[in-house]
Amino acid sequence: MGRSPCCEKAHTNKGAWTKEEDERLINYIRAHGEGNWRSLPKAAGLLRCGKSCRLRWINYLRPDLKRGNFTPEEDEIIIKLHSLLGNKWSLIAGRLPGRTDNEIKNYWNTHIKRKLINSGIDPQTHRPLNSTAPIAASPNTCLDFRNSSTPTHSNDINPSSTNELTKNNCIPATDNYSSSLDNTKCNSSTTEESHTPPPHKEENAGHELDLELSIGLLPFQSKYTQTASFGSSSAESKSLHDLSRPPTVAGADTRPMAAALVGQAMCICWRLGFEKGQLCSNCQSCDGLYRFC
DNA sequence: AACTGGTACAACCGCAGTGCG
DNA sequence: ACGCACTGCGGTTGTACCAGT
Repeated sequence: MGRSPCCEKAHTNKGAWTKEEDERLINYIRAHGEGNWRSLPKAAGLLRCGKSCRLRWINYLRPDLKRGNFTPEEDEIIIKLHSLLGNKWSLIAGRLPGRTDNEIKNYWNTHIKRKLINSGIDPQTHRPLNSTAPIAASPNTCLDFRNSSTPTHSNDINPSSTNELTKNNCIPATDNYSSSLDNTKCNSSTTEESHTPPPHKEENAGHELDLELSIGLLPFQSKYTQTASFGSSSAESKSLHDLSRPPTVAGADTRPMAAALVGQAMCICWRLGFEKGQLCSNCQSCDGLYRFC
């Protein structure tokens, strides 16, 4: 189709940002706010591509960024979320205030991945290496929040596992969600067709993980409780928002999984079995009465 | 001190999704 | 319906830094 380049490459700087460039960018965004990344460099007097400015701001200059090492709690959250979401770094980052998707991605690739491999866990499937069977709960892996009898992946689907989930305050494998939800056509066709592939696609034939469906339950609940956002992109917001329909479509009576969920707080961090100190601010702010966020 | 291999992380690239005219 | 501009995401690359020899 021949798209114009995002910037005049001949007249843009590349590579590491200088302190002066950082200051210019910060000052400009302080004065004018985020957005309009394409025109921002020129307006701010930067010889940079708009994308580069955006990345620099988001990943490095944003004032709310948390610098420093990841805590063990953050490690755990990342592993758990990755087991659910796969390489959806932006979604994972959305659950870790002050952390960026890029940071988490790097951290995953340099630290956690190796840690899991050393522990004999496949970082992609979150299963024991050289094994196709689900593993028992392990205190050091993402799987510890699941009951050992609960299937860890789609090819272990056990529709009756909902009760286990209820019992343990654990979120089931998201592919379980999706299979049950897909079966009832609870969602618009767009999510079926346009969402990104599941993290473990090759072994999920027939049981595609529908990420948006699985997490979409959260805002679906949230509509009746509080305003909440999950994820950062407008696309996500929109697709998730589409799910914020009354349960007439998502009829709880026709969806055992959803029915089980309706009776519970829906925040994913709570459902993951996190302790109070690990809960997100929305959960923590309600003093035990977990809300949907 | 110099070299080398490994690691960490910032930055880039290409593509997909979305909105608008 | 279509094409384009813009934005955001995920994968990859480049490079600075560090530890070991």
